[in-house]
Amino acid sequence: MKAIKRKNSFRSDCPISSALDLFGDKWSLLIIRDLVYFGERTFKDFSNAAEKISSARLADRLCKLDVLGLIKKSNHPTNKKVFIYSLTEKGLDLFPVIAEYVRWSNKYLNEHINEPAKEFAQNLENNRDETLSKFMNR
Amino acid sequence: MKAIKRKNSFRSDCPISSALDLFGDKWSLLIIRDLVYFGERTFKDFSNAAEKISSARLADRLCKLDVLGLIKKSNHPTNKKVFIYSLTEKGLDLFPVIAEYVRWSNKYLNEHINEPAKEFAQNLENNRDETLSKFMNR
DNA sequence: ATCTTTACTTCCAATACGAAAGCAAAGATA
DNA sequence: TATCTTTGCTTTCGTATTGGAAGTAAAGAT
Repeated sequence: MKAIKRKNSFRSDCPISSALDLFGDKWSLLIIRDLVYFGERTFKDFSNAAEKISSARLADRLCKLDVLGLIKKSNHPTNKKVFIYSLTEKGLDLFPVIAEYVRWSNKYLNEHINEPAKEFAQNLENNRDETLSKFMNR
Repeated sequence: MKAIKRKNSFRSDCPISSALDLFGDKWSLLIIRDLVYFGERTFKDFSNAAEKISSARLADRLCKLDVLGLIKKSNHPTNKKVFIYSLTEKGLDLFPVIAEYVRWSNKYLNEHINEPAKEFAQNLENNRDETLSKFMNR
């Protein structure tokens, strides 16, 4: 329930380093990714993602992202032991960052990445604005 | 001269996690940032950046980025003890990723970031394509 | 009444990191 | 030519972060 303490000072007033100071770890953007793609996720859903985050790390990251206001936690409508995580606007607005990672990886890591991602990258290449808004307006 | 070993397997075939597996640490993108902005940098130049990377970490990251083909190392024209680092096309092509971090931070971390970055974010907002190509075509 | 599932927490060994000091080679200075 | 300084690292070491396995409490299912 509590994220382990982080030194909460920014390394500088650079927007890139500050963003990395907040969610520049190996997991945060993948949690955002799942939420962009699926809309809502439970703790277990995240645990089942291909990258196999440990439950300790997942709990910690969900807490941090919640504190940062990038995601929000709500109750399941019928099951009291399940919680639903979803994106805030602030979190959803990281989607363009994610999209650029996809574009880059599609270009330089092509043989390592899955088909759906390649299709998405192609759509991005063809019509960036439309592809982005398709995900961001829903 | 040698980067400490990294497990060189990707966590999954997701383009985002793969990109993060390669340069998803706290420093790599900041090195790329400096190179996008200044074109060329020496070890000492990087050391002098506001974020104060330690020399051990810097040496390690420069090596990794070189191995990944994101940057290249060359000799100084007259001074034999100085090396010049610059971006490859593959590295420069991370600029759109960086630009999206800037856009996001400008929107949500506004009070923490410096003026030049705000101006850049404004330009991006007004005319993304032109602003990007201004940096990428030179 | 008992078994299972969910969302965590706890613990610990391995890894990564930051800060400081050290170092060799090249260049500058006297 | 001898010494001082600069540059680009490497080494060391204490601390922080991470991954993996196991444990737990509460809720739900059987």
